[in-house]
Amino acid sequence: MTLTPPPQRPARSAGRELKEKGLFEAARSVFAEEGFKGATTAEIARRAGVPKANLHYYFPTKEALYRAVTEEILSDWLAAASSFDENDDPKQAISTYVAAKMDLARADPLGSRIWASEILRGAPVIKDFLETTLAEWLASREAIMRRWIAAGKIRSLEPRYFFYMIWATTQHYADFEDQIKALNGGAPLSDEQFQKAKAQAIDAILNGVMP
Amino acid sequence: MTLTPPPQRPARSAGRELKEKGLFEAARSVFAEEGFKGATTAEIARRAGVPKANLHYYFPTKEALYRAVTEEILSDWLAAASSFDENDDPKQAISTYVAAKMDLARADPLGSRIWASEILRGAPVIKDFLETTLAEWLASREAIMRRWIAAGKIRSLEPRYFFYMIWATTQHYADFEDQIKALNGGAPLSDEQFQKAKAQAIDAILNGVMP
DNA sequence: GATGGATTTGACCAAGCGGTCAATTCTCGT
DNA sequence: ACGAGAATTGACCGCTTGGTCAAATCCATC
Repeated sequence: MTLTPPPQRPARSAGRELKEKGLFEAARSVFAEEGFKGATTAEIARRAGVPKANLHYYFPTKEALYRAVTEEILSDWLAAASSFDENDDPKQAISTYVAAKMDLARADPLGSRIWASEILRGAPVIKDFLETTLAEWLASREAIMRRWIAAGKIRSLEPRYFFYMIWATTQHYADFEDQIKALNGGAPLSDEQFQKAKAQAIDAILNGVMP
Repeated sequence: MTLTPPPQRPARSAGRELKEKGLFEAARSVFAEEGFKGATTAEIARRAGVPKANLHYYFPTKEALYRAVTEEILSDWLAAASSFDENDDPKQAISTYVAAKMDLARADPLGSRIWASEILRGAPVIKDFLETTLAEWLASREAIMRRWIAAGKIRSLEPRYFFYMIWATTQHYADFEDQIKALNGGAPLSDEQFQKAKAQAIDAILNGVMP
């Protein structure tokens, strides 16, 4: 999550961690709103309440800060993905996974938006992750689903397009939040509305795959 | 699609149209890759093969060019949306609409990406469209779906979250094309793969809603 | 309270940005 | 062939950008 801190000194002071965290969160919000190119170090420093030169003391370059932010996002993504494995029953595994992805989109919309923005610009930073870790995750879960298909537990389909639908639907609530807001009279989805959307997403996805 | 050209002269020469088109297409590709803020007029001019000063002769500002690009995208979106109305049978209407959206994502991924990037940055330019035209379109189609629900033709659900799933799933193939490519061994989906994905999307969405 | 590294910050810089402008060239009706 | 408006473009401008730097300050240890 954090890269090597500027100089030596293995033991990190509490004050340092705090300041890094402040810059880190400010960077998340600016990157999510403006994308990598659109984000400015001046704006990140302003939101963190420190002079710009101080930002460059903790993170040598804008890209180093961006990489630190993306690393955390990938780690959160994998954590949510693990919920798919905790169940052997397709109905349970799928609904748990979709629920976890919906909750992640609700809890950390910024992370989802930074991911989306990174893909839109050609994924220069996370391309390696996509081609290795994510591809392996997908391949192994495709294998699981093919076993379910062979056992007649779910309908016959191409697993990867099924996952694309799950990712698209769940992340939509984070990435297109401003559009959803505009279509909801200007207000974000209330907790009740979101719970309804979540239940319906689980339901629709399950009905699309169960025999 | 095009704003008022620089000076007077109501009749437009063919050469002018051609050059505007070149700049317009170059702008689409740069805006799709870099977003509004990240795009530079110099890069747009470079791809169009004209000096930067010439770009500003045809489009006074970067924002004017961006607005011209977005207007065409909204018009394409509405054209695809009209396919929902040409059928009174839910199964036909929904599958036709999903097919149209999938085809649009395939034929014009740049448009979808510019839309996504515009939403991510808070939709400053198309907010008005979202709150008026799109909201009205959604409201009227929600009414249609509620009638289908009342008639027992489709399952009971909240229509707007159903549309979100359709938009998310179909646009995913344009917006996340680079991720899909990375998960496909580095190659974009072939026509056969895409047809399979399209058929499966229609199938899954239909199965999620039919009784 | 002296020392030395960690931290802070205003001032600064080269590069890139959107946009302007005046000088030039092209085009076409007469 | 010539005049006038359309189109072209190199040079330029003020501003913002990511990043640097040296001087100042803080602070734990002795």
